[in-house]
Amino acid sequence: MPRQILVTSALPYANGSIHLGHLVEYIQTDIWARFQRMRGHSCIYCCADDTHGTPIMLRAEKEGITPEALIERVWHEHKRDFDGFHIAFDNYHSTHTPETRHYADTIYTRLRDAGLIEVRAVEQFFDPVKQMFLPDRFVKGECPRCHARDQYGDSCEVCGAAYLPTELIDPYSAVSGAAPVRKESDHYFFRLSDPRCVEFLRTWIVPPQVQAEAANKLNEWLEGGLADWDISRDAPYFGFEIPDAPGKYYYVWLDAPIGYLGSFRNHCDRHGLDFDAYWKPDSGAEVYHFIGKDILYFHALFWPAELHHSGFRTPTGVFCHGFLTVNGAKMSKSRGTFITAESYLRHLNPEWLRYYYAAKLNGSMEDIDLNLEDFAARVNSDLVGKYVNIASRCAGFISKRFNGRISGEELPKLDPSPYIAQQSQEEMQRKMEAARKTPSGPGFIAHAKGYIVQPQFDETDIVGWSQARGVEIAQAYEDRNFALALRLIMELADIANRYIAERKPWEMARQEDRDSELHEVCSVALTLFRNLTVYLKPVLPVLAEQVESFLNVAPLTWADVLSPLPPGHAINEYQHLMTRIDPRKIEAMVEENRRNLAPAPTPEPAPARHAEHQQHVAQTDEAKVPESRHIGIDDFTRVDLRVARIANAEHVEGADKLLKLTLDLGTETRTVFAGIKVAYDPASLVGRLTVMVANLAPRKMKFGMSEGMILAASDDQGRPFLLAPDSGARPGMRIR
RNA sequence: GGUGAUGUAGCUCAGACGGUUAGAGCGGCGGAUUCAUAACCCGCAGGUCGGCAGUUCGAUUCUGCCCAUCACCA
Repeated sequence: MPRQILVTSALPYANGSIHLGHLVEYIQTDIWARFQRMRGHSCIYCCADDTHGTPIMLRAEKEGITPEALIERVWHEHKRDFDGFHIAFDNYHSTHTPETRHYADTIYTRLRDAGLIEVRAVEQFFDPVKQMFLPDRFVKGECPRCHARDQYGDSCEVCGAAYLPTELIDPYSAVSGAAPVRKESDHYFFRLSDPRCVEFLRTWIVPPQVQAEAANKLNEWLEGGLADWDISRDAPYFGFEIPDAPGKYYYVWLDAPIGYLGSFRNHCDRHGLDFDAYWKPDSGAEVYHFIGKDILYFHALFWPAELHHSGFRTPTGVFCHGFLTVNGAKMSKSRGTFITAESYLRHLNPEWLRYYYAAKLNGSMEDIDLNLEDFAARVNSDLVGKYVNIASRCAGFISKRFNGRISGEELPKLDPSPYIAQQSQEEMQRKMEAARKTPSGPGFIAHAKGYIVQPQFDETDIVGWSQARGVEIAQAYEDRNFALALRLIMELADIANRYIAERKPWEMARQEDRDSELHEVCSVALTLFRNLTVYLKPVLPVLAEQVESFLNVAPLTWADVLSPLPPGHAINEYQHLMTRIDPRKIEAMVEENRRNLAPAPTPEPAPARHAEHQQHVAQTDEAKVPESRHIGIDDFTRVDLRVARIANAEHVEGADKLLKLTLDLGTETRTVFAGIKVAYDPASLVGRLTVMVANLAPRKMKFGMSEGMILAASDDQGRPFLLAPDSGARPGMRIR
């Protein structure tokens, strides 16, 4: 019976680019989802951009655009990157949507009615200039323990001390620089410490809902005592206002996981699916969240407790993975190993990375390392040297000698044992037993329930042997032990290559009377190649499509290995399926990332904690960056230059250099103070077109807020010469 | 600081519920081959399984301590 599965990956924050660290999770989830679909199950993969919170609000303000415009732009960037890596979401949505608001309100209201929401006064730092409460990460000051300067409000990066923002010495706002004042305000708390929550979680945080190693960690937190969770933030805040609490907004971390519901609901509405069938408490559907170990707390404590007490089912499983290191160290901008998805795609094939990550992922919470040398060696050897090579070395005979048709005879049974290297079948068996003993997730439970049918295969036949391995490979995929799956698959590729070497088809080709033998060998080898393609398809979907076209077969599913290619089946001309990685391309990519460092003249306030998901970059990196004569195109495109029409220009009372300009950008108008009074008469400027920096952070000047800057050349005396676009340009046009 | 995880050949990783000569792939070296975008096949070398101590007839596998790396501390 097909399973009904819903999977999610953590929501990337709409405040930064997707990089190779993020991709571990999306690739892992995508492989698992594709595997399930190939098995004939329904597996819906939903995700969304996480769009709320102070960092988004401030960044939009800094860029001079609305938060809505910012998250819209970032959504497209994220989607483009995911598409580039063949992440096959069924829905990629946003948390800033009516669906997410609906479920946030539903969950909040039900928790409130259950008596699990409590209002408490909280004293917090308040920025008197910006008129806003400051998140911990937006307060800086001197560490109370080691007295390091400019440390964040929650912990010291020098000595590692954790403290409250109010403990900082000489605190200042990272937003305005002003000294913050203490101010009290009502906050809404989810009462996680309520016995109902604690009792529920005690029974919930055990395998198979979470991995055994995660259960240890969670228990540690649980036994340490759970604190209530502050789920509200005061205006100004970009998010959803709490229905019965004007001026209070849901904390971004409340609506982030709810975004899973929102995205899925949106998918259901568009495809006529029944949302409740998946999310009602007694649902028979399976729900899995793939997450990084940094957000385990949210997904395995807050989230199930919220769901359970608001009338929803809880996840079938939370699958936690580790972080990515590159060449054994944290990703680093100065080493060029902070590699964005977009930059990777400019240089390298996404399936190479999918394969390498898969070869490292084993379903545990351990970190995985992207060793760039090993990456090239592994991909070149496994995929090009072993796997693709099988097709490459047989296809020529089939097309030249047999008119592109495989053998018309039924394939004979062939003893595989001569080709199974030293590794005896018993040893293989032992490995399988060991794999079975590893702490298995829900997939294993599903397996025990009989979802996975295990047909018996004839292992004394080489094709049957490849089918039999498919059972073990499927189990490995199910358990998210992709590393084991790929080891088994490559073992099979080795056997196919040894088989060809042993039978020596090239010798047969020289002898007149051995045509049928030659035909048989190539047909067997191509059948094995077809099976390998089935097994690799979750990891290499695009390559598999090329193979389907080469072999002239319908899209491959897992069940296809059960039947050989039909006798006499016609295949197409072989075209090389994958090229080797040229290490110079990797070097070029790293070099580009090294050079494209943002100069970061003004240190930006660090994003709030949740926004750091997967952004584990070596600290103190930027400071060491050598100045470069060149900037990358990325640096340039960060500057949003626009054509602007000077709608009005006037003198400023009391200013001896400034003119106050009103600039028309087509969709909006801006006020800009420009130091051009010495050269221009206001009246002569009105109606002119010029060029402005549209995303310059607004700056408070003596005479008012300046929301951008216009461009001008200047001579030795500082006399300005305003730039103007060619005739025909219209206000708002982007300059690049 | 507390807690947890990890530490196995040059590299990336398996594995051992304690027990004969500790494994693979890659890399290196030698050979064979030429069907294959030099891939593939055969063979060789390479590790006192992080360190110290304990339990045991016996530990790399269990226990304790130490060192290193990583993470978490709401």
